[in-house]
Amino acid sequence: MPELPEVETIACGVDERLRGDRIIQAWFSRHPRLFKTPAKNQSEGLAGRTLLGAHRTGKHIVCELGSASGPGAGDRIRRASVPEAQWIVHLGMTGRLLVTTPESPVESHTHARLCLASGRELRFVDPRRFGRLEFRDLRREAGFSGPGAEPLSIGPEAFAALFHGRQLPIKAALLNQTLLAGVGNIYADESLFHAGIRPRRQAGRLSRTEMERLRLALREVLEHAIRLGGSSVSDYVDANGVRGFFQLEHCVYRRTGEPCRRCQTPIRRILLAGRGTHYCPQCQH
DNA sequence: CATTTCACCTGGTGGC
DNA sequence: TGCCACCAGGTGAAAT
Repeated sequence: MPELPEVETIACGVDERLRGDRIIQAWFSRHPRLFKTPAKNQSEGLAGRTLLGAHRTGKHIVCELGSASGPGAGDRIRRASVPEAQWIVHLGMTGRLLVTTPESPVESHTHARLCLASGRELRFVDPRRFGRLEFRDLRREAGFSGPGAEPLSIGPEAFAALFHGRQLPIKAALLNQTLLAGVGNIYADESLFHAGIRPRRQAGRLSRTEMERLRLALREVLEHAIRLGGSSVSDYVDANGVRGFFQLEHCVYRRTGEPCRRCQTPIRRILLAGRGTHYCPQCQH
């Protein structure tokens, strides 16, 4: 479900609402594939820790956690401000993070329930179970960082270098998380439309001008989508249960046969890299 | 190594 | 209403 703008919205929501709260205990479902760190280790690792903050890296939500010392520890305030662990959430295709209370009915496909000192509960719900949950003890392992570049901050040279010499279609390159982190199917199609580039063009054969058009289009599309709270294609909601509105601005994604917003030509759909791919045959070359 | 395909899952939609 | 085929915001392993 979620790409960079949706993940950014959710991570910010979690940060604003839960920063400073403490995890009393954590419960997890019994679907081992969901857990990059075994569920038992996650429960033990999370219990008692303060949530110092949450942010996004690529499509991952990273929760920074303080020490697990109990409320009686004398130096807990100083120590609590230094991250000692991380809880890393990837939402996969259908994952959601919800802030609720223990009393609110537990939906089916709920895989994590974090009971918080404030009396609230943070839940992870994921019907298709493509999501991943991971715990890192920073005293024993490095903090999370994906290999891909951040599309919002990458400069012209580095962006062009990503695609140099590559023969795969530009859309496949945009989706490759080890090149750029956070771009998914919606924003790949939308940014290629705004840059006027066909999705099947070979990545390494784009002109310098086209590369720069694409870099700027990608950044503008992502920033615009973040301002609108992301795209709600089916049931996506942020941590407050609020839907995004960027789907109203989609120019090509899931608009097969509908008139292009710029030239009225019907939007075309093809299959590329196994994904539905949408473009305007008139505006994109 | 670079690139493509497919399995992993459940649920919604639309045709018959 | 039921059944079925097809589609879906993502990845990572296996095949080519």
